[in-house]
Amino acid sequence: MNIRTLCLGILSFKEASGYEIKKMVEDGMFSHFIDASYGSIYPALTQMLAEGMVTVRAEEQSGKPDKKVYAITPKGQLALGCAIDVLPRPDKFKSEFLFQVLLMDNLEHDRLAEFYDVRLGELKAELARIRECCTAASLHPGHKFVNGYGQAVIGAAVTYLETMRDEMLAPGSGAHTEAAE
Amino acid sequence: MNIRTLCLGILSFKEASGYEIKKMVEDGMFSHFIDASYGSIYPALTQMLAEGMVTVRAEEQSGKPDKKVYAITPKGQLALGCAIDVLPRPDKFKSEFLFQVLLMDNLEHDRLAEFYDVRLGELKAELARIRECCTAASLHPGHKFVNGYGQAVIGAAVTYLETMRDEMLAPGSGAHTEAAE
DNA sequence: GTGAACATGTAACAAGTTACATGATTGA
DNA sequence: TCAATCATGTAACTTGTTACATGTTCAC
Repeated sequence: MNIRTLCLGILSFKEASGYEIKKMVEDGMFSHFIDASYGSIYPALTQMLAEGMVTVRAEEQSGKPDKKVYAITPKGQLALGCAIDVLPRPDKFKSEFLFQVLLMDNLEHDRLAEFYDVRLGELKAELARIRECCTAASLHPGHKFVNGYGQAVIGAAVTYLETMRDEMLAPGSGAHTEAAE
Repeated sequence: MNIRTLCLGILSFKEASGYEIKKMVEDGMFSHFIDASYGSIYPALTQMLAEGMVTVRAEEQSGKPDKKVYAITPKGQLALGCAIDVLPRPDKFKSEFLFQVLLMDNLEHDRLAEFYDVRLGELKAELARIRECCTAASLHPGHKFVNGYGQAVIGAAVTYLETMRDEMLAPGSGAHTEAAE
């Protein structure tokens, strides 16, 4: 799925500016399974405007620069429908953290502990954020499902990291501790 | 983390050919959190050979073309150590499936059901595969941890999809069923 | 005899990110 | 006054993927 489809999907819920789309992807409902930068959103919007997939409306704001609010058109709805109607590619998960844990023999114990706790903190923060989203996330079944999915999966990760913490970070479990034996 | 580091990391466990590295990334211990294609592995290996990070040994094979078995050098170990010693970037998860569920109003019920069950099947298969890995996965704490992480997270996803299946796929829960009311 | 698995490699291409450019307002 | 937030946009750059090129053996 490309950025164009992502923008159309978001606009199908609610008209928004490029800036707002980025914000939604960054800290909203979409944050835990989608990514997009300004450098991809703005060109996509401009392009789709030329193709009649979306319309713009300049919204004046005191002080701040004008906001360009985009809305999806029937043509855009159609394109969205087509893009959505194909079997999704398998989910993709990438983790440098897990790679580093795998290679823990090459890492000092304290360093591993640091990375471990940073990661655990990130996961907890992410869990807290999507839990908040949920409160606001209305009754829409799609929203509820996606939110619940995030909570289930990230919750499982947090639980796992917490239960394994002692075992993994106990002195004597990794390399660089040969002296202890 | 780039492909070079990935190759070094794998070679730090065991010497291997480019083809074998790909296989490990594809169906081994690494499969659920890393990706790499031949088009990135082979050039990385060639490059690192020129830089003295790895060595090669041509292994003759009856029939099949010679296998080029790479092994990590002390210089490569050092480079790996440095690459590993930086705070990992946050994990990244991408899901077209969740995006489609979010947009379920734009999708026919049967289509959603199809995607749902395909995804559930993929997750179950993945879970089964990493469970098998575990059996062989020795006692190395890093391996055990990563394998357990995968099982915890994917297991949670499977459980979630299974418990939500009826609710999500029941007729009358989505769009395109307005006629039923 | 046809396709899959083994095995290596390259070049064109896709897609999106980073960094830059600009500029006002607001809060610390 | 310095950083952050709001706001849009472009161009160079990274990174890796896809598709192609080549060739053998084994199983169905």
